[in-house]
Amino acid sequence: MNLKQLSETLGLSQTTVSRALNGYPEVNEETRRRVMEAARRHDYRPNTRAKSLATGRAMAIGHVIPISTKHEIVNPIFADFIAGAGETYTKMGYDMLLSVVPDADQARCYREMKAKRNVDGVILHGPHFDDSRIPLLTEIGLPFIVHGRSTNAALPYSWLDVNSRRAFERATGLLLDLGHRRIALLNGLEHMDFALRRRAGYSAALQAAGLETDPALMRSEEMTEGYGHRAAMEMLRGDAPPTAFLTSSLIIALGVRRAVEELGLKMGRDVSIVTHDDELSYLRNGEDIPIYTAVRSSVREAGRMAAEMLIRRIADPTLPHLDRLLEAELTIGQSTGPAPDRN
Amino acid sequence: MNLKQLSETLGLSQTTVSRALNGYPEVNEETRRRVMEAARRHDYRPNTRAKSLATGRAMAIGHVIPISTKHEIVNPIFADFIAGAGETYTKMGYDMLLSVVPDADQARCYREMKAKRNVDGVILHGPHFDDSRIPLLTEIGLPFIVHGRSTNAALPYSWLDVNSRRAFERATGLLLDLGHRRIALLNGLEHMDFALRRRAGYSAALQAAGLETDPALMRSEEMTEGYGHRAAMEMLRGDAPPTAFLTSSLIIALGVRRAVEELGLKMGRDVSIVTHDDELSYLRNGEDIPIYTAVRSSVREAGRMAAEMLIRRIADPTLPHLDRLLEAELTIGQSTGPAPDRN
DNA sequence: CCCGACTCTCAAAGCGCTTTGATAGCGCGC
DNA sequence: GCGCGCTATCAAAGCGCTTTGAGAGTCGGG
Repeated sequence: MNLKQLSETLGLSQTTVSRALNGYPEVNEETRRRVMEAARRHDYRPNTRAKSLATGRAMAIGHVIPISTKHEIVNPIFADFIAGAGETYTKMGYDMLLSVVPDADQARCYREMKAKRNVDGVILHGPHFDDSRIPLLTEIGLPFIVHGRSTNAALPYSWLDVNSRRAFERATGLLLDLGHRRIALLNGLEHMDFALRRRAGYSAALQAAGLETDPALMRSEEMTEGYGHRAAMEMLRGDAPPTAFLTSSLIIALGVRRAVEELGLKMGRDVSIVTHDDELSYLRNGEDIPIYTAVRSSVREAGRMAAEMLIRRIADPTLPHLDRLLEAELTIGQSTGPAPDRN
Repeated sequence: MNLKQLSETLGLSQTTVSRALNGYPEVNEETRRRVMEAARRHDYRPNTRAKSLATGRAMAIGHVIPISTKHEIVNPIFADFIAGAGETYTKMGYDMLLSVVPDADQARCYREMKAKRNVDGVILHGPHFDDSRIPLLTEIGLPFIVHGRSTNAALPYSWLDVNSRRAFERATGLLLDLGHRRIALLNGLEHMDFALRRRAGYSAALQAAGLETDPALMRSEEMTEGYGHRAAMEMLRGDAPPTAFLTSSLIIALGVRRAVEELGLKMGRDVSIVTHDDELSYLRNGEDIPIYTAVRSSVREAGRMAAEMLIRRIADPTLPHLDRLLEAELTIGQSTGPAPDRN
């Protein structure tokens, strides 16, 4: 059933039917009622392609998922972020377009999206310290919003981010208050902007306490369970082992815990762990009481909000840039305790 | 730059330019070269919307991600499956459209996709034993391929699945060979078809060994770490604890392991674990040597293959139904060992 | 009674592409 | 020299929608 057929059924012109359905005022209420009713009865939906060709709006948002050829990892937070964003899109009548592209082809992919006109805007994931995608998107004029920030960006842009620096400063502070002095940082890859901010927060807290950062206690890698395990093993077996770990993801913390237990130590007594927790739906930090002490922030919720901000920007591109800084919540779990006396 | 402008630049008609670009034979090779060259120079891409309006093909595949309002969980294998499928789509020039919808709205969502004509086909995720989406999609005439199977389906359909039954039969057999007699099954939700098949494999192996299944050793829940931990705790503390666990996902196995260690037991010695492993990129089963003994099957690869099958079906809908059964690979890790003597 | 204002509806153009059916130009054989 | 079969190109219709600009009808005020 298309518009033409529907209007013929009703004995009206396509114009009137279209107007009636799209809520234009110049249609008799009685007529509108009839049209709506008929549309419902025939389960009529306008052809998206035709509609967006006519209006010039694609009614779709793009997400580019880069596949790094090096480590072949799909960022596990995507699933939840996208679920959150998807909820907003569905509510607002937008579609979500996903492109999985090799890292190197990203620029081409964005240009193509613009030229093919199949999205009205994009969400930029995982920004780096100095992210070339920001000037690129600005240049080609595709509305976008960054999930995260890019410290070194020359141009203004819209973003939504968690206050990573503050979160890690507080987390480190908590461990210091518990008497820990040797605190290890198992960070994500430090070309990622969020990782740099986390490290900055960690360093700031140590410095405020009059402590030096120790390179032997700082790592930066792809966030996997194996990384957490390996790093913790090495550090705990070293001469001056840490008494606490600060990890950039729950998955890393899982690995640290495994190492701790393999060494016959007890988490929360011999070794404390604080982790960043993105509240992924399938990887909960305990069910009622949190297992790990964590700085938490819901990625799903971030997805919802980022999508809303983007749609607002698309609706009115002349709007000044939007930004939103979320604070992470610190929850105490069973993985932290006072520093053991080792003299 | 659109087709009209491009053809004006070249002093040719839109027809000729279109034909040249789309590889039709009735164009002079010299002309085609000129056209191609100009298109490249001006970075011309046909407007997707216009193109698909004209051709009737959307050049996009839909994926519906149901959000169960009960448990709010996003299936963690989506990320990897979609990454795999996305690779194929990108290669074949298709877009991927994702819809996140509440469980109850799925039917409406599929009908809408059909009516709005913005996808050429869909991939059906997580089929149930008797899945109503199969007759629905068949009825509305939207090409689809199921990732998994639906045992009770009345109609023929195309699918790609792992031989779950065989995998779990072999896994159970391995544990039996190691001397285990009390083997627990921590399955996924058993309205899911794959979970039923896994249970069938488990039961068959026990039966073949002359053993009875024990309801006290069988659980079926949403696959989380907490579930694995809780179930293992309860069972191991019971009167007749199992000496081995068979789990439906690596995440569950993580929880079982945590329980094992909390009870002061050692995995692989006191308690054996075999798990199904979907080879998720961010949740690796060990890095060089596998930690868990597992039946493995790459979800990413399944995504790639399912996408290919779907595109083939879309290209020729008269084709007979396609199906593909993948065998899981059994890899021995450190989580299994001979049954302890408990007399 | 006429005119302007207002309401409701319509025909048609346009969005950017593909595809059909037509045409111009050319060499070849009879 | 004419017609035939090719090749290379074109104009125009059509995909299903929105939107512009115009027209038909109604009503009330002067």
